[in-house]
Amino acid sequence: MAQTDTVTRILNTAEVLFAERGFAETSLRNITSKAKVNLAAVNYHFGSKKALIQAVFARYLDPFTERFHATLDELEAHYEGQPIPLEVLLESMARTVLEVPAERNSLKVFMRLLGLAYTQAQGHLRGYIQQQYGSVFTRFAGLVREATPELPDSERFWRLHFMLGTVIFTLSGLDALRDIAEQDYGEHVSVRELIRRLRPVVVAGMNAPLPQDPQALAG
Amino acid sequence: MAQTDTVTRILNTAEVLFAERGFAETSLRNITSKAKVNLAAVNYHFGSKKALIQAVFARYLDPFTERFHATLDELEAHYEGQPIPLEVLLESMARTVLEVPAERNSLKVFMRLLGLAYTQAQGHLRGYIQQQYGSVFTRFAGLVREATPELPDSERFWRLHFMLGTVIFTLSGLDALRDIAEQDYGEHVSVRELIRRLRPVVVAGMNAPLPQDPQALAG
DNA sequence: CCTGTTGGGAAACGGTTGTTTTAAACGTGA
DNA sequence: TCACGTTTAAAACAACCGTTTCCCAACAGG
Repeated sequence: MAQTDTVTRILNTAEVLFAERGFAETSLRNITSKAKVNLAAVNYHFGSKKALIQAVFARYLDPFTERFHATLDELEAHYEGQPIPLEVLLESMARTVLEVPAERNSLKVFMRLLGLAYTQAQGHLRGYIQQQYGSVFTRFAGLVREATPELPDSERFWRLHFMLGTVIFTLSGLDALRDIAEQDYGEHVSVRELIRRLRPVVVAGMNAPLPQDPQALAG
Repeated sequence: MAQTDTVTRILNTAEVLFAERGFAETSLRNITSKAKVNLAAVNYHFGSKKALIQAVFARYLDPFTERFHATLDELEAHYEGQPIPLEVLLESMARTVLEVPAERNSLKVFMRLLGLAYTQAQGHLRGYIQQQYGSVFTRFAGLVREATPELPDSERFWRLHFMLGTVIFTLSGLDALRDIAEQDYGEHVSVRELIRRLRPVVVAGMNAPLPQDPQALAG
């Protein structure tokens, strides 16, 4: 009981502080004092601050990838080789993203961490995530390809990242946006409400007409 | 010649390093050594690191807001009170965004800084930008409102931020994405090429059908 | 020539960072 | 009981941080 308690208390505190302030702005002394564990415990259990950061991500991404693979297995079995509709794919991904963090913490923290991983320099993180969890994305992209045969490969690649940007950016900067929305419209939006709003926009973006004049502006 | 030289050399170096690594990860010693100026010069000319960061943003945003206001003036004069089409508004904004940084540095740096301003904690930055440059966005949002009278106010607010997220996220994480795209498809995309691809996606997202089932998932 | 201002150069300031070390406790299983 | 892994406490480490201070060079107007 002692071991897991200290380790998970470090992880629980670290992920919140990281999400709030970023990695560089959060010191190990911040974490350990708020978690009420010894300063040396971090280096004892994780080895370094860098490893702590990766452990925080692993605790979210490991269950996510596992569950998402299982979901895709079910979908592929159900559709028996026929292309899975785009809406079904996007819906499944959204559901999995919503399920996993709900078991422990808020979705907001997870999204904020994802946004930080993209934005914050922290070169090691991008490499770690891409190498560790790139396979799920590749598999998902392959299924999206079957669902949208009319899209050129490169166009689909970019649109997927456009939509990824929409979701991560919105949900990771959610607090700031929520403040503005609240003072402008007095309405308080929940994460699920936001996802409901996101869905038609994402689908429409993926199904948008191809860009015109391919060569006039190229270069 | 001596004063301006030191000041602009600090600004030029700082904006590049900030964009590459973020604010907290970039020390004044990094900046001054690479800019080949004295360490004390930053505090002498700008007062503090915080003020330096704001000065970096001001150098981009001041010309942008000025030019964008002028562009909107022209549009309003040309359309004589009639609503300006959404495509024209988006196109004008894109053109202004493209013009301003081209005079000095790459668009990539500008977008990366914008993304950082959103993401990075640095509480003072969001407040500074919103207070200093919020009026242009408000004016733009008002024109978009006239162009999309069928959208509820809150829906339009969120969709504008969705699209903002798409653009900022894509263009600020451009280097990482470009690497992946290059190794996957061997094609090297330019910023203008990306904007050409972004346009139909953004327009389709703004014109997406309204979300269904408004109350079933609310809360 | 003197004086006051301005900018640059170098060093030092106090403080915080991640990490390591030492030591002493604690609980658990052999 | 002994040994082991875990945890805490406290201290120190070297490195780096933003900021400040002191001093000199350049140059201005009197």
